[in-house]
Amino acid sequence: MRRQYPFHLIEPKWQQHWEQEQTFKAFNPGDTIPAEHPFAKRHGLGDSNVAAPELPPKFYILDMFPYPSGAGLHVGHPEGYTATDILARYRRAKGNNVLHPMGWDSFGLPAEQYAVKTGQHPRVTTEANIANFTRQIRSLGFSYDWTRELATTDPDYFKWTQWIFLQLYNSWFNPETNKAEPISTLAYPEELNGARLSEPQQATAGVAASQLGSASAQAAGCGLESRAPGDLEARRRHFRDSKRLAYVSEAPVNWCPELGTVLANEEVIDGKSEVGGFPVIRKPMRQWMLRITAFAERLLADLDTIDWSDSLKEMQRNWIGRSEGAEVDFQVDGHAEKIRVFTTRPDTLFGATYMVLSPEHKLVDQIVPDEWPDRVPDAWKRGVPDERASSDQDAELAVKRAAPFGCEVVELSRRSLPPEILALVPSIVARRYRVIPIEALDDAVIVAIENPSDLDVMDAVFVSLGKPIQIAVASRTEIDAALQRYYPSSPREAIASYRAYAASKSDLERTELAKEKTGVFTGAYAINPVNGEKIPIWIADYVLASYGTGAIMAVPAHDGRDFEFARRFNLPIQVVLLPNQNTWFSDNAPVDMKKESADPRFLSQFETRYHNHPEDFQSAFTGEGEAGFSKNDEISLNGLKTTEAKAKITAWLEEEGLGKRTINYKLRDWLFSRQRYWGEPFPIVWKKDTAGNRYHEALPESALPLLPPTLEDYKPTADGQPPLARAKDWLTLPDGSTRETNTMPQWAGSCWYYLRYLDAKNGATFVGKEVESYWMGGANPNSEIRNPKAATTGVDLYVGGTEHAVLHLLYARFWHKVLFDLGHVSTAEPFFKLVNQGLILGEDGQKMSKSRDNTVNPDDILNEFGADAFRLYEMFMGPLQDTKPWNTRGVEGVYRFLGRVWRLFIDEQSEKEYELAETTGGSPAALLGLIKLNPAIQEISATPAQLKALHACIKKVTEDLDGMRFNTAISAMMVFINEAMTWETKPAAALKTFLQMLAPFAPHVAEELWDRLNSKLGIQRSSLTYSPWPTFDPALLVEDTLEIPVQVNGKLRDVIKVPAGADKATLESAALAAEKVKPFIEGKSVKKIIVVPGKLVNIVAAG
RNA sequence: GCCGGAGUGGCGAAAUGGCAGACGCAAGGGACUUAAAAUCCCUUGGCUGGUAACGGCCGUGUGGGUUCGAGUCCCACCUUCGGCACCA
Repeated sequence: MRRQYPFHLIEPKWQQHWEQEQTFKAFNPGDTIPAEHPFAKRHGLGDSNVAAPELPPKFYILDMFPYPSGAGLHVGHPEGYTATDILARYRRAKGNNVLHPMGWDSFGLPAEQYAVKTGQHPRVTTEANIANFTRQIRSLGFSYDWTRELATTDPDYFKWTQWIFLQLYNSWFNPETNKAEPISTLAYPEELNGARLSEPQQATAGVAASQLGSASAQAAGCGLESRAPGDLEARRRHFRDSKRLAYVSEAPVNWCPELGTVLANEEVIDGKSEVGGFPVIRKPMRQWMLRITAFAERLLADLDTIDWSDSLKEMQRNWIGRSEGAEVDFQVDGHAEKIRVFTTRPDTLFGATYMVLSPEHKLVDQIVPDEWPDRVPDAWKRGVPDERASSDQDAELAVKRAAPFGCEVVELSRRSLPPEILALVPSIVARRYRVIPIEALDDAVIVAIENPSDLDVMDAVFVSLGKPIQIAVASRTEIDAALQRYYPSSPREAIASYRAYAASKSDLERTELAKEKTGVFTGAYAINPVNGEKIPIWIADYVLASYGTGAIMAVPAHDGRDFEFARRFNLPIQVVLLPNQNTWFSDNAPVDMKKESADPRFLSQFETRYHNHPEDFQSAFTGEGEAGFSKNDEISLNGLKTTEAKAKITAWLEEEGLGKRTINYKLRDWLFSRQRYWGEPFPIVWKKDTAGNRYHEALPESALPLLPPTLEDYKPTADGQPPLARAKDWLTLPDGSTRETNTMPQWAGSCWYYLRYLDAKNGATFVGKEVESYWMGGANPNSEIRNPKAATTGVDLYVGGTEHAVLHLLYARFWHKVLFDLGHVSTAEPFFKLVNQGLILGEDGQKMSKSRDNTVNPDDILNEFGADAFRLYEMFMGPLQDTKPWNTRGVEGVYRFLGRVWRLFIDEQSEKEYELAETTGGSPAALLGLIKLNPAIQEISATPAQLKALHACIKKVTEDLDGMRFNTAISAMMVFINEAMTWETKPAAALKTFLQMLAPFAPHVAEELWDRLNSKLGIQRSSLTYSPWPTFDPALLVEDTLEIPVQVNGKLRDVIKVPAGADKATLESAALAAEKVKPFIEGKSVKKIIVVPGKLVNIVAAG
């Protein structure tokens, strides 16, 4: 495309100018502002220290800083950056002191992987990438204050990341104050105060704590699980360490073998690593954790005080996953132990017909009997599914083939065979029927198909490979022998094999196989505390060790998962809740529902008797309704609605000491260590106490920053230690202690960078107090935007992608709250307003990717159309938050618009001369000098029509900027330019005002034309950046006559011209008299006339 | 499965419950030009009547509803994108 205007000369010119003038430098309280700086001129400041109250209202506008990848900028980056830049420039014009910084989230895996391959230090790679990103971002003309640039990999920066880690390490969460406090305020329990030194330490939470799985144990405050330390000091240390916000835990973690590191829950998507998509398995390892769970309630509640999109808040809420319910203790039959379960539906307690523990649950081994109890169905003994593969078509074929032989076709609970047997049985049979192996022959196998309705009658099927199915009858002895081989002979055996099965599965496999529930009976029974019923205790991997208490009461009638499990193993189903308001149950219900419900067929009986909607009972009813069959001698829930029933039963449980109201969160503590090189080393050393137990200690602040050692080889060590363990000299300190070899995850640096920008060069502290309080607005009287609920702002506007909705934003909020509690920052929340920019797709509407070959390189766009057109297009595509496809033709459109703006201001003849001169060369300044202003621009006053066009534009652009509707602001400017092109004479003042509005969007061309206009007008060069934003005069927008649409029965029929301010009667008669209205009301009676003055008339006619 | 968001011309999109499609792209026609590019002007939701001027009907995912009036509000459904996913 032909060049529309000399952006290639203009853009570098103004970028240099801004650089030299330091136009966008933001001034802190206490800074000396040079008198010649345009900010000082605008606000009458300068040459002396300016205190916070004298500065204009602050506006902190922040981009999510990028990871400087080797691929360079993609077109998605400038979308958010342009939006924030436009608003930053707009705010400067409005008179704010604007902070608009940029930096680099530069720790990360790619540089390390490159180092592993090539031996090149990650810092070298990182710096090269930063240089490239800097070049690209600078060429877009963003108004960043580059004096505040930072990189998370700078020792001057990560010194303070390590320092904040020490704050976490040296703090605990006080549940009384609901705040983080210095660890020194943590009181030792009595037994550690020297009173009874000889007694062993007690578990903190009695029965419940002792039975918890390890993940829950962390939540309960039991950190490092090592041998009970002997002496008082060691025991005190152990106690303290178990309470710190940063603690060590030996817990099953997400281990990614391909990446050679562990990952946080948040970094695991569908059982695969978020980076690279590699499989992730569960593996117990010693890891650093951050106690984010202690802040769950505040992280949730404070969402109400910030201005984020509902969807984003919802994502955070879901991630935190608060649920209210109750913990209930179930006595194990014949044992001293109780098992505590968590449920959100205590109202269905009477419907609990069995209990499930997670396979890892600590009590399993204590309660399991040596022998199977009497009359345990075989199906309960073997819950491990065997591999098989088939299709429904095959199953149908099997049914057809079986039919001629008189084989009764019954769909049974699905059950499979050991692989070696299965190999001999056509999968079609195995898939469709419950098949029990009896005997394997050379080329065939004898199996039994079990009829669930009568276990004593079995048909045996002889399956001849590749031949039709034939029926044979096996003897009872043969069948019994086969069953003995197939089913575990003791509960311990069954549990061991099930645990082996569950542990061998990665999370991914577990999800994939989740179609059918698995589990095994432990042989033990529990007593349902409300009705004394003996219910079987199972283990199954659909119960997670890490949530709640790791154990559930199963209410199959009213929980989908329990229902599925109950059907699978033929467990009893007790209905205690109905979905409507009718009273279906009375206390004297005529049938023994429970007994009958053990048979699935009962449900149909139930339906005909009690309910007309069988569909509700083909699955569990999990909604709210009315309780029934829920009564004992002391309490009855019958007839109560769910909410009431919950309250009543919970109160009763608490009274009886059987349970208590509880709140649970899905949120887990943050796994904070990585086995990598390119991250912040932990400022931690390990020592040994007198008993030989290892313990950790923090390095003093004076030891920061702790730099990573230089390595030759960046791979993990042969024995699986992190790369840092290779640096033997670094590893061991003179006193014999050794350094922590894990590093922090990439999220660490991005948790607080917005604070460092405020005071990026401060060597004494992570951010100066006065500076922090001015910019974050906690105590800033000049803060313009106030948060009505929290009365603080923090960052006024934060823009970035949704990919950080739960990770970065949750972590950063967590750190901020800790810093707030410890008095280091002045707001409870870091980011007052947050906007997610939408994804930019390829031209084909697919997500951009190299493999699709639909990527757009920003450098190409810049070269062909210039930065201003690029910026303008990114904003013109559609609403910032929307996902939208890229279209290079669209860039041409806005580029043409800028060309029209240029030609409006420029003398075409002189531009031809310039074009000619350019072919022979010359300095940019000389070439630009050849271009003259359009002679049609004159110092004349604008006509009313011109003023109206201008002020309509001011109104629209201003309102749209306040609402971040950049696309429609741009279209308003296009409308103005289209009209201004037709003006014969062009009033200079009006065009100047237009340039002011254009400047935030297309700053280079606006500055160039502004400069030319000023010299034409004989005005001294003035800063466009700090020139005041125009205001519109509503009086100029008022029309003399209005065109009012006239509808008949809601359909547009005519448009009438009336004087502005015409009253209802005038409008009414004018409408009735309108030419095109007449035929539509002729012969009809006018029932009603709706008149909206200044808007519309609607005549309602009938007949 | 659960929770959010979104469905409007050939495309990106506009529209405090009040003239649907602003603005831009693409397309078609014209002017300028030796020609092309660029630029400027005109047309452009669908169907349809009229030689024409100028009209009519339909139209915002589907089906209902509220209203004088619905793209906008309510109910049900469909499609799609994003998030979560055995969290008891």
